[in-house]
Amino acid sequence: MAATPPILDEFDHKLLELLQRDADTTLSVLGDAVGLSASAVQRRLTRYRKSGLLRQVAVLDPAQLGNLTLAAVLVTLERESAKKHTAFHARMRAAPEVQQCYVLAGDWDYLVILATTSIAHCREVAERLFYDEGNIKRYDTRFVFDTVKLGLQLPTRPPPRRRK
Amino acid sequence: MAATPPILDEFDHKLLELLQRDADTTLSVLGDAVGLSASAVQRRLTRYRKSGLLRQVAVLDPAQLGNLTLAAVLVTLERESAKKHTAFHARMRAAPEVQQCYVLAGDWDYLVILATTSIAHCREVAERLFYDEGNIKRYDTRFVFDTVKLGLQLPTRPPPRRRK
DNA sequence: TATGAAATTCCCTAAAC
DNA sequence: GTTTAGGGAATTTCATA
Repeated sequence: MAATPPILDEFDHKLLELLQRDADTTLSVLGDAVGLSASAVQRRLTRYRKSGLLRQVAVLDPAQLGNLTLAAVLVTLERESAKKHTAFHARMRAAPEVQQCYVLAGDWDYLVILATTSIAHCREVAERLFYDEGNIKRYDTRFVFDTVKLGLQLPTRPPPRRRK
Repeated sequence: MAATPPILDEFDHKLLELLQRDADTTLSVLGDAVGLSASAVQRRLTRYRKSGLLRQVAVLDPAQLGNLTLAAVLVTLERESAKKHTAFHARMRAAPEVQQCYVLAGDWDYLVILATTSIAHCREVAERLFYDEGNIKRYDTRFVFDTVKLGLQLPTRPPPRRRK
């Protein structure tokens, strides 16, 4: 069961926006920014973390890592039971080379972002994940030449109305 | 100019792997995990941060946010000068709805991940980013039904050899 | 129930070695 | 690289609206 959808107030929206940009900000700085005491901010962060809404991760700069091969892979499964999809999901989540995996609308079932250390490594992983398993109908690998922007920032509320 | 590529030792690889999974780990816990004192770990983290290799961000769970519309957009520009691409890059980096933007090999120039609050919002953003500008040849929007896996974990070294 | 301020604990940071 | 010492931040307690 999914946790009950949290109701976010104005403080939450602002805090989550700031944290998504820099998770190192101190509680007192966050408090000053949103107009709350450090204690109040701390309690909210604890709540986010306990509910699983928020986690903190380190993001590396791909440009500073040698031997990095990124690829976007489009995947379509054979028409099968939902069981097969569940197994596919588990496989994606378990593979360390799978950065992201999305269920898509349209003629491709999945978009998978792979992070590997070489083209050979990428091929090996793709064959293991998308070929050896019998229920994949087709997959298409698009190599990434360059990363223009990298983040996971999500909007927590509708954008402000813009004048026409 | 890019910074000179850092040479990473075994400690660095382990630390970066741990931090990409949980950036909240304390210095002493990290030290215990890799066999180093907390101070030594602290100096390394400072080095990563100063070089721009590492930054810390909060990641939100998309499943817990109402009104979230994710989309993968494939984009191809008109055959134009590199200038146009530079302008496109700047536009992608400046737009808060653009989560990620990759330069692709193949028949599509770019893959753009959009995070918006509704289909209407997504359409508005896509038209602003990919339609109003004259140098876009075509773009194809694939809506995301579900997020199976979400992260930005990168490998910092080749994988261990696996037995056949 | 959530707040802000004070007290405590713990961690980060910068020394010295 | 380690150990040490000091300041600062995170966390808890408590009184309050």
